[in-house]
Amino acid sequence: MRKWTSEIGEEDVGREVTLYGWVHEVRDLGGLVFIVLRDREGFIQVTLPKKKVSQEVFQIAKRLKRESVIKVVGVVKREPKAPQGYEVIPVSIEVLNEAEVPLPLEVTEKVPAELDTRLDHRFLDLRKPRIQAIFRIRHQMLQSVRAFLCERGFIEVHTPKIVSTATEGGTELFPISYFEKEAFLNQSPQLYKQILMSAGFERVFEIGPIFRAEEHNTTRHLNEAISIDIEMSFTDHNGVMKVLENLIVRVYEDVLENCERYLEWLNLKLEVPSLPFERITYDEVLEIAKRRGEEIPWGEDIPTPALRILAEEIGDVHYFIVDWPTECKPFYAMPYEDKPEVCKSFDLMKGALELASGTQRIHKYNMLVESIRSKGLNPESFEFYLEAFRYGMPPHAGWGLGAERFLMSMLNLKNIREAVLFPRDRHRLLP
RNA sequence: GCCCGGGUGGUGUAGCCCGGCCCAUCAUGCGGGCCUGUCGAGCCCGCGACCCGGGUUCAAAUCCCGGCCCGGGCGCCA
Repeated sequence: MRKWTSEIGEEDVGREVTLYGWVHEVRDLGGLVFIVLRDREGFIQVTLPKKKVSQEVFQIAKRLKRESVIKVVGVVKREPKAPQGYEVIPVSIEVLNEAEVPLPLEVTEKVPAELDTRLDHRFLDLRKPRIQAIFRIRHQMLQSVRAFLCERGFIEVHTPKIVSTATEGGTELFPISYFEKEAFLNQSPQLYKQILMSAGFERVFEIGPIFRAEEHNTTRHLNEAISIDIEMSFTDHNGVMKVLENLIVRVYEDVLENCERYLEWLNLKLEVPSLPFERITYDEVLEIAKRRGEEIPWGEDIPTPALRILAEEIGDVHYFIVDWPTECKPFYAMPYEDKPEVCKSFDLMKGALELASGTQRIHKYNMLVESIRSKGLNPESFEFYLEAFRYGMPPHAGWGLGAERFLMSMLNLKNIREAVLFPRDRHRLLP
């Protein structure tokens, strides 16, 4: 019966097991050959003392090429000298598929490879346990997000990724041809999840791709990313901020509990952030920046250098920047009644990295039309969206959290591309 | 998009500033050999590279121009 390397234990001693995997390394000492077999769960040492295995198997072992796929049937032996405490003495070794040489990069990581080289040969790069761990934790992150939101009555939905026109304005869209019409890849589920509030779902979430045609070239931007979005009726920005901070904590807790091995592969110590996250107002951010010699005119977005200063002051922790100027947030952001130049909005930060942003939304039709106009956009092109506001739209709020940014910040990845299997950036369309 | 830095064997690098001593360094890898407890195995022998095009010069990996590609920073954003 097939076992994963991680499953080999005391109960297997003296028994025959079947292992499938890749030849990670071969160490040939002449009369003694060690094969390090790797599968998705880890490693096991396959040991061939010349006099204790058949000559046929011994010769196969000596000729193995790294990264070939093999099937090993053998007897488990308790062995303190073996790295895992157990080793397998093979009865047979079958080469299921021989790998070519030389390899485009080293899975053993004896020699580092540049990110670009790694991404060109991503399938090989992903064989490294350290890299594999990122995606095992990503899986846990998404599982936790789903569980957390479902427990709170959120309904998972999918909104269209092919859209007819301008969503929020601002960012560049990828144009595509949709039969005889012009269409675009959606930059965000924003408008649709709001329509679903009018549809009466009250709480929805979506985990799906977003597309941005920005020609940015940084370590924290992608042209295709996964966005974790929620929208919630009968609440305000404070309500959804609470959901967000609790969600973040939940993911950290679950990863800590269920991904111990992968955190080890990454050599990472994770600390669950404490609640509640600090709330800092936009005005306070400007003051801190000013004190450090970085003057930002009120009403402008906070530039990256100022965010770095902020991170130095506050630390590499989670915090919210709240109460942004209405002018630097999208048209759907709800202004404060008594101070309309400021809106009920927030960004969730970790250090200098923006993880999420959200707002209470404008739910009144006339106010929304006016807001769209004030941003220089044409309400007519939003008719499909605006109609939902005329026949009973509840007050609502929501946010969007970048899945890759979240993962990147949690695992301390230096480049967001590390958090994606096959990243799409300004220049990369393959693989 | 703007600014800066860079492209040397399969991989990662040294050399470039100050042209010749470079038919190019080191490691890993690959091929071969020795070796019964390796675990970054060790030892011996061998293999393999200056991004492309043009220019300067007696002489270019090295200097200049153009192109392509890559990295970082910024803007913008999640």
